[in-house]
Amino acid sequence: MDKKIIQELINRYVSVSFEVNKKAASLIKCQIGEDLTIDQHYILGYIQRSSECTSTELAEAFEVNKSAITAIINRLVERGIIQRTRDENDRRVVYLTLTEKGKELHHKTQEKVHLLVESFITQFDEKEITNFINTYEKLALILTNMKKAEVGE
Amino acid sequence: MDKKIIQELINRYVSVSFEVNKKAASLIKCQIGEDLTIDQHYILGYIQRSSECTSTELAEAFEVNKSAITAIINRLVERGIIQRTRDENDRRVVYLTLTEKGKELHHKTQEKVHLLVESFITQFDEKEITNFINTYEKLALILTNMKKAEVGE
DNA sequence: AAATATAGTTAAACAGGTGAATAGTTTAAC
DNA sequence: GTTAAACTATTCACCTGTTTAACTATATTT
Repeated sequence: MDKKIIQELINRYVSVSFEVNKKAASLIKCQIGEDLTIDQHYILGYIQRSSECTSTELAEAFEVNKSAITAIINRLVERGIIQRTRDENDRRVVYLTLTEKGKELHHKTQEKVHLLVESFITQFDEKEITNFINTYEKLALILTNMKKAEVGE
Repeated sequence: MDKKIIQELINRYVSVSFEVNKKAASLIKCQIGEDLTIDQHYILGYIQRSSECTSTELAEAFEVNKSAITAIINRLVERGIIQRTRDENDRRVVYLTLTEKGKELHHKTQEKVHLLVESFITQFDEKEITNFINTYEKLALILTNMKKAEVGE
């Protein structure tokens, strides 16, 4: 690729990804801000999808230290949204699950986020948005490999 | 578009955007974390590109309250990275500029971010990444309009 | 049995965020 | 020309999320 073209693509990528992130976060917050923060929403989603979720697993998935997870979980436990259960075989590990209240709350916020994403995805034609998401997923893969390479060094 | 296809696209979009954001933020932090936070880096970039930058302008661009900007600016002023200058005609407004030290620091972090983005962008063929960024920019436009519509309501 | 590793928590410190109150400075209205 | 309204920026109290280091408790290795 031509150097100039690459430089231009980099600049465009940096500014557009910044802009989309800010705008999307702001719109999501408008929708669910009274119930959950964005991070809390994603944490609940992860716990619900995972069968036996632990702090360590969350810390790896969200790429933060375990103590950051502890803090988030504490707030959600205090609000009666998730619960901790010790593993009887290995008493070090603690499984995290959503309470009934937590499930209802997450279902509600999930739906709002879904509708929001739907409202902009449907403004593209199918081919374009499918190509976009395909490339986006390739990018995710590339970043994962870069991350691994960095840790492996 | 078929409803099922839409649902699938939404799910893929939500998870891939989450993943890319986390991974990218984590990689950028590895590169510049000792000098600046990611937000600080973006703030400096914005100030440098803008001719007469004010708190209000930053607050709008970053979609946060002005008091959040004041806090960030205070930390950067304390470190001698940016400086405040009052407008002589309208003494309410304060212009923000980078000090020499700030310019050097931002140049350094800017370069690192650039190299990082280059290292993954060049793994795509030109046509694919150009299409991707084009659609990404359309998305930014759509989100901006949604934001406006929401505020206008 | 002792050393090592693992899972999770705690505490102090910091960055970033909100919302309400405030200070100071225009601008508009009367 | 004074008063009221609007605007720019800041401060304060409080919240969320993050890191690092120290610590508790339990398993595993040697």
